[in-house]
Amino acid sequence: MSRSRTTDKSPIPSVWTREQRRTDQPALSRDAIVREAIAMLDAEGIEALSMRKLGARLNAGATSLYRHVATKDELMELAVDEVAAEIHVPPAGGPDWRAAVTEAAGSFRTTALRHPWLTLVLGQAGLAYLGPNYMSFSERLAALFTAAGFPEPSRAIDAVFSYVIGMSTTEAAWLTTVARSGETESEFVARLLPAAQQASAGYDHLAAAGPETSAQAADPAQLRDDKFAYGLEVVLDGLALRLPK
Amino acid sequence: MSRSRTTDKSPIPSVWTREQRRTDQPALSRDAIVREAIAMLDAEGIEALSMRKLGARLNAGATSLYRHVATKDELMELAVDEVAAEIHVPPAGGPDWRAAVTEAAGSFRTTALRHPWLTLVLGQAGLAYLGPNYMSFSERLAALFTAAGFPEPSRAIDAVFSYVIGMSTTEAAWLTTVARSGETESEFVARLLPAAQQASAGYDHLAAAGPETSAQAADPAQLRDDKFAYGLEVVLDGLALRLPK
DNA sequence: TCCTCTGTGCGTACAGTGTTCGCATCGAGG
DNA sequence: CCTCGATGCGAACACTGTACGCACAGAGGA
Repeated sequence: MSRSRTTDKSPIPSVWTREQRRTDQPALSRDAIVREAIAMLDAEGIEALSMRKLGARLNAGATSLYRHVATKDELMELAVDEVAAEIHVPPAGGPDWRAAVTEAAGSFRTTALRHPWLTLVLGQAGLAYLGPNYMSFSERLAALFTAAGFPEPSRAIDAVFSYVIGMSTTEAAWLTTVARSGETESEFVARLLPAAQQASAGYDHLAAAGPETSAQAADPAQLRDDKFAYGLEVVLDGLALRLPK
Repeated sequence: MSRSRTTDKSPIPSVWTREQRRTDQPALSRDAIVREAIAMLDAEGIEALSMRKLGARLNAGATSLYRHVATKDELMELAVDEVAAEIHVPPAGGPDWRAAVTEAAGSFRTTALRHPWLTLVLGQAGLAYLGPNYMSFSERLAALFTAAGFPEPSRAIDAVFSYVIGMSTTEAAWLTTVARSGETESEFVARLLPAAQQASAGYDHLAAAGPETSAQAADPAQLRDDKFAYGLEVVLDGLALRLPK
């Protein structure tokens, strides 16, 4: 479709027949590239993103992107930091630190589930290089936990957010699997139920402990919300014991 | 090296000059393939594993592997399950459930750090398909938590192991970065320290809360052990509150 | 008006990937 | 001895990320 402009096979190359540079179309820029990459990642998953496809969506050649981004890995880091801006952390010093931390944890989770590739990249890059948005996220967390009175705020943060990251990673992977099936979560669960029960047939405690009853399978998203909230309360209870009083 | 046998350029192809099938060498089998894949993953990291390289290490062509393994993804699932057998879970019903859970959690962590690609694959596949070793790991956990007296063992397990997975993922990513640098962890930390301090310059609480002091950088592995143990105690304290008494 | 310089787009090419297909060969069973 | 199913594998396909060098646009100076 419509190669951009110059090297066209038009019979008489002329300044007049030549298309203008499309200044109305958002120019190829680092920001535009990152934005479009995020859109692609959200819509089609992490393994569907290739430099060629991304270039095509921006009406550009694949290699043009390298003028604005050193490498695909760097692009992924930029995408992660862009998305980190969506995480909301309440201001420090409020009256209820538990509510504030719950809000921050929940915001991280919903962001991670909105962009299921996030946790994958985090697990790969390991926060080696920190973008400004991620830094300020960490800073606001540190402020929050310090104001709450924790003597070792970084340890408390690590405890809470290791839990949050672990749960979000598992949930994101699950949602990705569901999305690939093309069904809704409820449909997928319903179809999976017999197989799951059969798989845990020989395992007494698994079968007894598992929440795989068709009654509870009605609203899987609610179930996940509850599970997340439960574990978070556990961690916060444990932390509260360490708050000097 | 030494292509296996038949289509050789030896002058006179003959049954006698032809190499015997190396029956002493472990034949190409599903188990041998999985074992060698794990060795490669451990030694060179997840992105260094390709079917061609793996075939070469087994003195086989790349496509031969597909006789024993449907796809590379399936091979990764097999590798994950193989490694899951290394996780130790104490028998249920012991006198000290906290010690038992601590043991299981620590065993998961050391396994994840011994095979830093584990958490990556877990985050990708999302435990969609469960191998026998992973199943029996889950079963033993369920037995442990049920015997400990938790009314909702699966929720307790999720709480603890979300934390364990989250922390292990972060640590594994960090260790991978360190390994790529070719330095020891201490050297890497020492070299990174000024950059880290400069990065958190404008962030008051981060700078105050960060453990980036050269004194503590002496033994980073010990620091990580402590951090993991601290968070685990937090979670277990929170869980203990929920134990009917 | 021309001439240079810098920044940008991109066609081509390279080395590598996972996987399919069909052929060659093997060991075992009738 | 002959057949048959299982196994190994070379060639090929459709991709991938990225290096390189050319073509061109616009800006600034002469």
